[in-house]
Amino acid sequence: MRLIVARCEVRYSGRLEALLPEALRLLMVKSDGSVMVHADTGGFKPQNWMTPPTVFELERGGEPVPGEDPALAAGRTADGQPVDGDGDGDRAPLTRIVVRKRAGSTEDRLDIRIVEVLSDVVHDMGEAAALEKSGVERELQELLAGAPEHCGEGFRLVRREWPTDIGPVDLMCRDPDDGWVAVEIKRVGTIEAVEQLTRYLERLREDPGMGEVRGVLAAQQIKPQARTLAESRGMDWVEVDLAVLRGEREPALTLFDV
Amino acid sequence: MRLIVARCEVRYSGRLEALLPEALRLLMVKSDGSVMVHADTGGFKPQNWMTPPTVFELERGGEPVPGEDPALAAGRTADGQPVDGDGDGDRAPLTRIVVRKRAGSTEDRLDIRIVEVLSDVVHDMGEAAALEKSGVERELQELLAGAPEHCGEGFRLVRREWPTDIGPVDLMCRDPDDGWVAVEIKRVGTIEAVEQLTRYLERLREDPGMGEVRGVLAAQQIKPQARTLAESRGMDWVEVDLAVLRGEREPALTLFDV
DNA sequence: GCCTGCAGCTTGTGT
DNA sequence: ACACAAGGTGCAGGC
Repeated sequence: MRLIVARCEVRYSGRLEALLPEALRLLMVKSDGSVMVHADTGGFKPQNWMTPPTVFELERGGEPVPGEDPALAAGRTADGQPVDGDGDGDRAPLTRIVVRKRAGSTEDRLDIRIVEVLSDVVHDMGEAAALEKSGVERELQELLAGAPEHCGEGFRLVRREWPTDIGPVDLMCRDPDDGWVAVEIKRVGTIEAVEQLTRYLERLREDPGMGEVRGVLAAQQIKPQARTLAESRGMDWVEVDLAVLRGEREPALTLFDV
Repeated sequence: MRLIVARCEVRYSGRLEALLPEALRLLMVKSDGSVMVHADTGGFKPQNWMTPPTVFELERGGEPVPGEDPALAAGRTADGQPVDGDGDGDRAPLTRIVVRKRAGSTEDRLDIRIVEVLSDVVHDMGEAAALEKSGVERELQELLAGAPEHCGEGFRLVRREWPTDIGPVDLMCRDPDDGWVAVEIKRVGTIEAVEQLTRYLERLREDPGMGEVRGVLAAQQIKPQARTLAESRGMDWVEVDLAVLRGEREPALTLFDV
């Protein structure tokens, strides 16, 4: 994420035309290409913004700088350090950022004319923060945390959101033999979910204190391709019934209830 | 504006319960008391937030710090400088920020548990200039009010925002035969817009003094399904060109200009 | 202050 | 890709 505090004028053209007169603002550029222009007041909403996918054009000292992409700067700059070229380095100061986006027949365009850069820093935040769960997935996790035996016979919960450096494992459990089990929870279990669980297991198995770790994919619905892939990688999978977890229905009945 | 980059876990409780697992995030605190928690993906929307008015509670080194208000820090810290207490100063590191807000009978609460502060700076941005924008439904309505013939041949405006007990009709006009016409204006005409116009017409036709009332949906863009539904209900629809309304382009040209 | 309707809504979910 | 529905909607304008 790149954070630029600058005196700037911003023009948006697309669905409508908008002009922000010159003032001090925060320009936030996320690594997914999002751009937000925030004032120090005005609450929740940015004064201007652009959602991905975006294309950037930069100018330094009034001259175009091809190839410099603010959204990718995080990978090329020391973490938390000022970006070279904020006016006190050997490069010309940043004078313009144009953010463009294809929007059907027309084009959305955010034109940021920068008068003065007060700060320009980049932070590499990793990917862990990106994983946020939908309402159903979250409820599933809560219910399964309270009844981990639905993920596997005799499972006991050790911790929800077990942290790893590539993101949190939904549930970390122990099986009846005290073996570790990583449980990945999804509303719909796809191949992508199996891949995710695979990455977690790789990571966890590198920890010598953990030794063998089993993997279980738990979801309301698991696609046939995901079942096959999980089995071929030695993982278990289980389809869970939300109504049963909520105690609204008897587990046995579901066998004949579909 | 205070910008804190920190490894943190965030809990929200209010309308719902939400947990953001421990990860690196940006905490943005505006001087109006707004708080936003951003990951470096996920576009426009913060992962968590609180709109003003808010009350803050801070902890440093696990101990409460009464009286320190992040939203007001901008007035008490040198511009662009790190806030004292980020771990390398003489104060204990920031370990927790609780943002509270009265919300009716219950309370909204954002609980940010901070594991590590990577950066903590304050910028005084002064007063931000207001946004100037045009092109929204408002402008469409103004332009069409000034040139109602774009809604239908020979239309004369009777009044904008014609009041009914289920809401105002955007434009009420008379056609060349002095028949009433209700015009609903949207930027994008969807089925929902047709439904809305339908409700207005139902209401207006109950008025014996009005008699027959035609309906016209006018929008910059009208979805195919909306066109079909409008036609099947005997309403007219018209796509209007903002450039033409503004007089920037010749109406006739648009017939061949698409 | 409450309420209503718009928003460059944004975002998810199903078709 | 597109239509639909919900949002911790946020936000402004009218009463």
